[in-house]
Amino acid sequence: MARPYDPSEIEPTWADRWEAEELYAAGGDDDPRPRFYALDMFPYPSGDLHMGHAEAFALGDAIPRFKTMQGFNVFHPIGWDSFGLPAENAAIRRGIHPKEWTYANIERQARSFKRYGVSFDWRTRLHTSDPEYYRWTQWLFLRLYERGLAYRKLAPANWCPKDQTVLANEQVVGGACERCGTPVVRKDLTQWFFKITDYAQALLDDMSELPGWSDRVLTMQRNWIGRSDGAEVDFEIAETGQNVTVFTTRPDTLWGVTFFVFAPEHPMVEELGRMGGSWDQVRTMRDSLQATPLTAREQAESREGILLGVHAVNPVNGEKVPCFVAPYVLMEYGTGAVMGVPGHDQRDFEFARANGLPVRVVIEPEGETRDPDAMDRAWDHEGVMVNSGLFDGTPSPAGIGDVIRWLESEGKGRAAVSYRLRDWLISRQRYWGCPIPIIHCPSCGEVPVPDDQLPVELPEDVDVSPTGESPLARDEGFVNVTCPECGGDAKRDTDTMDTFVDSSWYYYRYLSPRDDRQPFDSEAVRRWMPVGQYTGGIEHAILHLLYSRFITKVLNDMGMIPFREPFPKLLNQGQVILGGAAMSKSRGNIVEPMPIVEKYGADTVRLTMLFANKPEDDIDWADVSPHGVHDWLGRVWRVVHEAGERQGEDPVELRRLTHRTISRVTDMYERFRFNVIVAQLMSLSNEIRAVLDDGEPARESVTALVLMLAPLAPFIAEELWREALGQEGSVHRARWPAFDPELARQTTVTLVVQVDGKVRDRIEVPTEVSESEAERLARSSTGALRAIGDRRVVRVVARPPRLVNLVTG
RNA sequence: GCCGGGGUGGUGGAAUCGGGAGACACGGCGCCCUCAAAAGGCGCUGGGCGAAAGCCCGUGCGGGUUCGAAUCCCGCCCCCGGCACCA
Repeated sequence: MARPYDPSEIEPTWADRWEAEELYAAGGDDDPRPRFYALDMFPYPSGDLHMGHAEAFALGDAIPRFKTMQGFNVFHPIGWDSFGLPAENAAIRRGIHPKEWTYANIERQARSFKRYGVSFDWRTRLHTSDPEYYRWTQWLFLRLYERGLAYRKLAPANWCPKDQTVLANEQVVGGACERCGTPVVRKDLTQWFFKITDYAQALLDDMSELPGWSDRVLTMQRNWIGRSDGAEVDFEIAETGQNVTVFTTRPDTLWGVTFFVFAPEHPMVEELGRMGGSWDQVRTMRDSLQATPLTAREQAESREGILLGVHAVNPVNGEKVPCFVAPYVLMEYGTGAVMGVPGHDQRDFEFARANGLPVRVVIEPEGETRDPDAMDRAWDHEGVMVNSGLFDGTPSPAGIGDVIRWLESEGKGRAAVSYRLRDWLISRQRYWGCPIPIIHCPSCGEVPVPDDQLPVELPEDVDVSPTGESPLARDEGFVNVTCPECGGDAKRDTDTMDTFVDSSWYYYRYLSPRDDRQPFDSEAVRRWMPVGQYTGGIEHAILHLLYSRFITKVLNDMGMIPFREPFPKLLNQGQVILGGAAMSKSRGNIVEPMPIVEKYGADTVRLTMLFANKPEDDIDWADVSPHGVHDWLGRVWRVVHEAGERQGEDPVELRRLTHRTISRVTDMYERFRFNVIVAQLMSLSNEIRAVLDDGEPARESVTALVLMLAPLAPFIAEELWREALGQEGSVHRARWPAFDPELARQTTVTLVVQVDGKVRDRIEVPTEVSESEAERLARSSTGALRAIGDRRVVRVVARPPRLVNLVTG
């Protein structure tokens, strides 16, 4: 009788042995196996591992383990995204240094990962907060700077009053700071930006190279980039003859323009307001908007406007319409000025009604007539152009292109594209981040730090309490330098970079993390990349993935890498929630994985996650229980031990089932259907139990069972492989089981007999039963005879060997 | 409003192609083992009718195509994610 299944005994033992043996180290350059780069989104060290990690790394570990068994030379690295605000805030709260807090958490997570048994190649471990890493983040910044892709400008910024820092648009969620939930306000600062907008179209176009991405993530990125097709149209200010351009997606409605609106920040409004006598009012509006948070303004639905006192000339018909200044027009999108078409745009309609402006109908539904005075909202659907000169009668969708071509021929406008995507604001006025390698010299201006002076090291002895300027600005020794160009007194830039810069290139560095001559080894990148499979949370669907795609395109343009997409295949696992809600400290509903690992074992926690549902779906911890899979592992433990002691060949029916299971499970691994794999293995183990109870051997089957289980439950598989089955070497280096197609093939199947489409009988038939034989068997089955009664069969649909449908008259 | 995904038992979920709906589990009920409990094992478990054989209904709702629809088409309803004064 074997000892009972005790994960707390076997798991730590194997974890130590695997580490000592470097079992999961990738093969070297001379390894003949095909290479596979399995990448998990690297963790942020904000404490110990949480439930999300337990799920992510159960999935993210199953893939490289399966690939290794399939004969690939797998590289599965680990590192930490270790700069950033949470570390700094936690450090301030506890009165310790961010570095101390961060690295203590890293060590804690590293220990937990080892206890969880994740198959990392620890040799290439990296931390983005190590100088040997961020030196090359600075190098990357300088390359972008040289290419004009990193620049500084005064910009209205989202400012978190609590964290005392600027936030990217992406970090403002519902008007509040993504990190701490404080409402964001507006502040004008000189900020560093990366010019991701230069790549807006490439980021859209290259989505065709992402076959392994879900529609969900592709849609999120597409929405974020927000391409709109339309036209630029040139209007003229009647009083001055100045040109002013608008962007519109509806050039077919140009004949419906009854007013014209500038954004309050538009550069022309001061001059035009002074001329029209409205400047005092406009300035007041500007000032009040300056004090309003950006997000609050975006959510306002005011239709107030100030009459500027000048007129715009509609280029299609020469009409003069009044110009307004109104906050509903945004300077940041399009050209900062719009044509007002109240008949066909709901916002313009509301503005016209609020300001007593006429509504003109220029698109009508086919065969209908619209009375502008009777309209209670704009008609923004398709229709036929009316009151539009020579375009009358044109269907509006065709009219868009027709009008653009006409505008181009008349020199009054042109086709144009507008994107929602803005440049990436990377400046942070905080301490715990990568210093920006720029020196500001009174005589030379912005001077990049020469490559041979990198890294610009983050000083350690700094007061990190937030005041609104970077803590680095208070460190005289850091700030004061000599200018690398003229040798005069100069000052360092004191901002640090958004941590998304750090994480936009770490997967290149993994291949040569200690290289002190270059950011990454292009040869190694060529050999191993693009990444074979990227795994991580849906919360990174936009930011991290978009930035990584952008940086990859820049590196490609620099000739450093041969591809334009870093992650052709992406798996986004769902969240682990509790009782229908996200786990959070404020709700006090956090379940910690490591105590459950201690109680039931890592294998049980992994299987609980994998068996719950498909990887992309959220797991509600309230719906699942580790008990079930834990008990099953106990049954697996016993059947393998029992079968390991018996001699002889497995009964043929069990062999058939085993080979069929191998065939199915292999396919399911390729498709990440881990929940179905577990179900299949449960069925197989149930059948093995029955065979053993009949006193028959099952060694071949339990061997296959252990191999197929190994990527999902690595500890028990290893123990059973070596101890119960007496195999040489690790199960994790063993070859994936092959199946005999002849055995895997079903020899008999259940023929479903239908009468008029309803199941009336089931018969076991040989797989290769002929159509006529199937029909004969079906017709003579008792169930069919009873159902047919005295009716006549007028038609037979035979799909041997699975189904025969007898259709009666 | 626009874009994307989804809706299957008490619960989590199965069901490559248009061909057995509910695999595998959780939970529940009953039984075996046991002094007892735990652990383990066995059986039943979508709804309705029926003693049973079996019959009827059933994959959000309503239509349609088909010998046959969870799956395809049309029209709705609801849920989730993204974008949104974006012109």
